[in-house]
Amino acid sequence: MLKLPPQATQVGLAVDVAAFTIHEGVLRSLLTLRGRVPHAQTWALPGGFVLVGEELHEAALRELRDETSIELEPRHLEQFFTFGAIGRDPRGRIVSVAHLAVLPHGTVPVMAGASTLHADWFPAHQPPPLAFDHALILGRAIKRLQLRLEYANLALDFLPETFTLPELQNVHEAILNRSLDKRNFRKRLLAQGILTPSGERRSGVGRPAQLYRRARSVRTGLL
Amino acid sequence: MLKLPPQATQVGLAVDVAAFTIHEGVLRSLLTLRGRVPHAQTWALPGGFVLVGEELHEAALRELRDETSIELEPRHLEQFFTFGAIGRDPRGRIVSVAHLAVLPHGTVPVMAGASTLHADWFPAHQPPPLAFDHALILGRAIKRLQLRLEYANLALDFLPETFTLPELQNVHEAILNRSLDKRNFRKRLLAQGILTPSGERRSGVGRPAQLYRRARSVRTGLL
DNA sequence: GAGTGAAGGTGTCATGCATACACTTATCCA
DNA sequence: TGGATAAGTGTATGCATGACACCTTCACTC
Repeated sequence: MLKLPPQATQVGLAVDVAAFTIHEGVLRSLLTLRGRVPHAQTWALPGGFVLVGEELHEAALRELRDETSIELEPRHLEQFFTFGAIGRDPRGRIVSVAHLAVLPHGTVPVMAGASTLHADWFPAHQPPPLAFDHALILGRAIKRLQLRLEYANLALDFLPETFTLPELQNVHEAILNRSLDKRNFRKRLLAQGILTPSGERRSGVGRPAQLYRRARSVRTGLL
Repeated sequence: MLKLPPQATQVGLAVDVAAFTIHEGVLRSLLTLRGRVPHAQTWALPGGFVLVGEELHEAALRELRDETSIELEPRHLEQFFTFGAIGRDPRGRIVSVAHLAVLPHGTVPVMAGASTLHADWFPAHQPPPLAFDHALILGRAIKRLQLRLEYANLALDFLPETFTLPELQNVHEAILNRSLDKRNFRKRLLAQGILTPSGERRSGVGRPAQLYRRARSVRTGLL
């Protein structure tokens, strides 16, 4: 057991995960419908208590797995803020270390876990009412995501291995929640030298698009 | 008491403060010499346990006050990362919410508090050996400080109400740990429109310098 | 096989911002 | 009055950004 000064706070330590993906062109956030009090029947970010002997990021990955059956690679996870206000949880002093997660393409299907009734994706910019202070957490997560977009190659993490430039632009637009100029976007991204044409093209409706993949040297993930 | 799932971790909740000032042209970090085990006789960041019913930022301000007799305004404090690795504290699972603090001009004198033997300023880029994982915390704090410099008017918080442009440049150089071009610096800062000449000048050795103050509308502090 | 619909792809100009770079001016003091 | 010291000043260049409109390629259908 811990030997601490008598007036020191013993707190419950939790993690929450704001996990994002892009689906049908809109930024979506992963939410679970709580099955237990407090806030039963309310949507919330995946999360829960850190177990004894468990690192913070491990707890975040485990909760994501248990509550939504999503297996995330550690490099797509980043701690971004700790919420510890006194009244934030009716059960007592619970501090939550909030994490940002980026879900690469293909991780969309989710299932509910033991303690949750459902898990599903919601438009991140217009979420339903959320439990605890999770609306605040989600808002901050989106801001952080937008910041990261600027100086990381974050958008690539949302896409499969090969992708077209319009698809990449859609990712940026979904995260920033505004539209971008096609020509300027292409100019900027191609100038960064992080994309290499794969030579292939993708056909659909309209003119086929050139496929790209990330260049050799491009670091990926949130860290 | 907390009613939590049985396997949930009860942890000690602490705060640490990486507090910076500029003195003699170098960025300095505030350290305390620990009087108690663990790590007695070792320098460490000011910090300690959060008390029952105390908010995180209040705890940070209190520890700073108790250990170094420095009274800091809340807006000069910003939470920046939470350190919770399992082995970081030999007493058990202790999670520390680290804060960044900017000490405005004139706050330099410090005294030791009850649980500390000394408190003093050390060059932030070359600190002495530190207790716990505080070297890691300090390093991350400096990086955050440098990031903030870019898009906040953070440097003004290190200076008194009126100051000269060379003084402001010194603050930037101390934080970035490199020298800057005088003409470009002046151009950039004056173009931002955040400075207004006070009309006065300051004499010393060499040509007297124009004194400036922050413009009316300039938001200050870390938030 | 010609026409239409749908999406991909392309170039230029203006503006602002960062960078590199060297000499003059004001004051103090011996 | 001359020397030491620090403040102050301007220009040219390259680069990134933002605004803006038309052409190309393919699939499908008639």
